[in-house]
Amino acid sequence: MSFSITEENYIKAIFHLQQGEGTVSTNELAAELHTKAASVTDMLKKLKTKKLLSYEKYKGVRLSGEGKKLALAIVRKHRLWEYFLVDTLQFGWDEVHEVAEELEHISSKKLVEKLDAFLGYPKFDPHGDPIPDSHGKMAVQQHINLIDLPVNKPAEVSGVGSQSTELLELLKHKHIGIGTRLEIKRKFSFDNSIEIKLKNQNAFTISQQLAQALFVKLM
Amino acid sequence: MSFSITEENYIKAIFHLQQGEGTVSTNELAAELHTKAASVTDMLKKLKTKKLLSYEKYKGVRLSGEGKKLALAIVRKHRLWEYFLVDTLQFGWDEVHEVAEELEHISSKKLVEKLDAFLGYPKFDPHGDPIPDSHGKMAVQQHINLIDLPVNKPAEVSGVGSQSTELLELLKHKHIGIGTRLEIKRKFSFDNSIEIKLKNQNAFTISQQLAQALFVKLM
DNA sequence: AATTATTTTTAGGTAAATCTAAAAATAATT
DNA sequence: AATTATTTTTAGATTTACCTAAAAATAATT
Ligand SMILES: [Mn+2]
Ligand SMILES: [Mn+2]
Ligand SMILES: [Mn+2]
Ligand SMILES: [Mn+2]
Repeated sequence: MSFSITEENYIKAIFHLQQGEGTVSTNELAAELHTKAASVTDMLKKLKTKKLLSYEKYKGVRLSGEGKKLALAIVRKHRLWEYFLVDTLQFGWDEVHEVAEELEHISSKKLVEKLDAFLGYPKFDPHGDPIPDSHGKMAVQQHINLIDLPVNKPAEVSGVGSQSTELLELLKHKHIGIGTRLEIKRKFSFDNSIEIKLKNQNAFTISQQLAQALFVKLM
Repeated sequence: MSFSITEENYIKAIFHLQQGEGTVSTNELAAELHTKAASVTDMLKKLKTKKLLSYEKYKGVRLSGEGKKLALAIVRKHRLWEYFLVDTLQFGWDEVHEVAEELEHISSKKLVEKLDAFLGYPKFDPHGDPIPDSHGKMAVQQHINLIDLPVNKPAEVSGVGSQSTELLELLKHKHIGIGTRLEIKRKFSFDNSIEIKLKNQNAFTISQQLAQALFVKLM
């Protein structure tokens, strides 16, 4: 069975929204996909008949086994292409997401496997997100939110919480990327801003919003 | 302005059919695109309002300057991706066309330019067809049809006349590819078959149909 | 030149994916 | 518990890209 680009985008969005137990609501999906709730309802009915998800009206939606499998295949392609764009073609890590949104829908199975082999079976994409292998398995990241990092504990940036151009542009300006070493010097409870110090640099303050968008692992 | 995948496929098909002077007919296009004449008429009206072509009813169609520019951009992407698949990912030259049919619609301009640079600005794709550069210029091939090659003139295969799996499978079996050196030993007028001899191999006979699907350049 | 065959266009309709507006169900407040 | 607010679904349209069948234009034969 094959699926349209639109259907694939719905499956991927549900996959990203259904963290853990809960069910995904129609409105959440509408927001994520920049569409209207009525359109989402239509598509959920259709994807249900294709057995990609379980859905009862007014009760929200969850992916089926088949749905998860498809979602992982799309995420795998997205992240492999991002890795290719940064590693092979020298794109900046902040300019690959949109391109990968298109490339993730290229259907050739053989292409994905050959690309993976060419890249050397990378485990993480340029934003620190794990790349599912050909069986859908991916490394579990034990990284924590920067906001929860204790003061004076050396850590390394390992992921970002969003792919927005705005965030990535800010990180570029502050010279923060995946792999950047830093530690927290102070936390200010007034606005939850924190003072961080990058390795071999002066300390500076970043906002709560920025700290929450960064993930780090202890060293 | 941006165009749908369907629109791009129409523009590319017209480009390939309008060799030289003539105008392209509705039926030719319908055959090429595996669709019906009525659908073609609908689309031609639409593409005319977008100024990609000139079209008067019952008179056939030709691309405008804008249309040619778009067609060359698509052909460029198609052939660069084919080169990438064969050269970088080790695909066989007979298995890349379908994949490139999808990849040619990826929109990022930057991606094309970076890919071109990564590949070393190749001039010809794996089937011997010239790759347009970023300005739409491409090398003129002075290759001739194998059927027109004089007897006992050493030549080198430089192109194929079709991308069909059937043809490429036959060529693979006969160990003929781009760059293969050969010469014609005899021509049989009964069925227009020709006897060819590959470098360092015994001679064998090939059909008129196969000879017409091969292009060679003299050495 | 008239007839016949072929090509091309028009007319009308379908399916996918979207939308707005109204109705129905569920959740939150008083 | 009743009212109000929010979420979600249905109803009905729209757009794109198709299709079939019939009409119109052009080309080929007699
Ligand atoms: Mn991404
Ligand atoms: Mn990513
Ligand atoms: Mn091709
Ligand atoms: Mn080619």
